[in-house]
Amino acid sequence: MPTAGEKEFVQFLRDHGVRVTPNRLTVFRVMQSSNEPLTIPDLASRVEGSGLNTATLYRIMETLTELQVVHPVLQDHQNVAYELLEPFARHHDHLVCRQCGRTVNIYDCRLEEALKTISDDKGFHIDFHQMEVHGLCPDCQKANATQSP
Amino acid sequence: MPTAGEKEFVQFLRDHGVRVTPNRLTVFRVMQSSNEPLTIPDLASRVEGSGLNTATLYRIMETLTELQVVHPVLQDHQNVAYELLEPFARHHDHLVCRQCGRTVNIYDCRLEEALKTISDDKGFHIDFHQMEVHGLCPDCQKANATQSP
DNA sequence: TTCGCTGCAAACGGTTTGCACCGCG
DNA sequence: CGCGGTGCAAACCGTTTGCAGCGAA
Repeated sequence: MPTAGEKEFVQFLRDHGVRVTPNRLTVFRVMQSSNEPLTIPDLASRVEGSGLNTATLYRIMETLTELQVVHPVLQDHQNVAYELLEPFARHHDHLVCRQCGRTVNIYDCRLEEALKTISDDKGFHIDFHQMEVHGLCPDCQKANATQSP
Repeated sequence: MPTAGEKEFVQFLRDHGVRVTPNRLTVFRVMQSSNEPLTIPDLASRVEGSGLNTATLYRIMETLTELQVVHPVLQDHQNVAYELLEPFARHHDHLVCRQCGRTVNIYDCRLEEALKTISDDKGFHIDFHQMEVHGLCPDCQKANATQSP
């Protein structure tokens, strides 16, 4: 199933009684064109020239979070970054490397299956989940092996 | 397996060339006595009277994060809170009920197993993971079934 | 025409930093 | 003793807020 696009976003805003403005469309486009979470400074640098004010950016992200169009995630152990949620982006989990700090997305249904098995046993009804795996990525493992054998 | 205590913490610090100080022990005790993540203000209020300065608290949490004794998690979509990691606390995931709002800890090794399989495929070395499942707990499901059959 | 949205700039407060003193190893 | 750790207070800067003008519906 493809993810919802700008057209659906516009409709979504209208359905929720939120006005469709150029600024909100700009932010949505930037979010959708990125395949990694973006911080406020990230967003600010990518909308330069559009005249979008920082204060407005904060307000837009707050609105989109309340509407559950995006959700905040912790980046580099200290910065908050935003990521699109379903149906505007495909669900995935994160692998965060403790050394290079990069985040790799995992699209793996086996995790969902395991989760479903467990939740069935416990009688939980799952809406959605969010997972972050911390560790060492293949590249950094190689780098370490070369430097200190 | 029981979790490591203060004795192991002291040894851990020594092994990593980090000095054992009263402040660090105080923070560790507070963290271990809490069964939920604590923010800096949370910690500050719980160490009042010990003379522990806020700036020092920030520095201690930074150190403990680097040592992976604790890790930061996002709370209420905006505040950073800290949680003890293994072996100083038993690993668990969270189920947050959308109705009653309660958080239930999940201790289930099958999830770990699934995760290990996936990470092996990707060549990722896992340190730890953190998961938050949102859904409906058994109690609320029953309550709903009774109220609106 | 209305009222939500935005730009601007000042205010705010959580976090960081410099420095001298303390005390663990 | 040496140097890492700490308290203190000022500086910093990301974030919030008040307000007037704009523009989506």
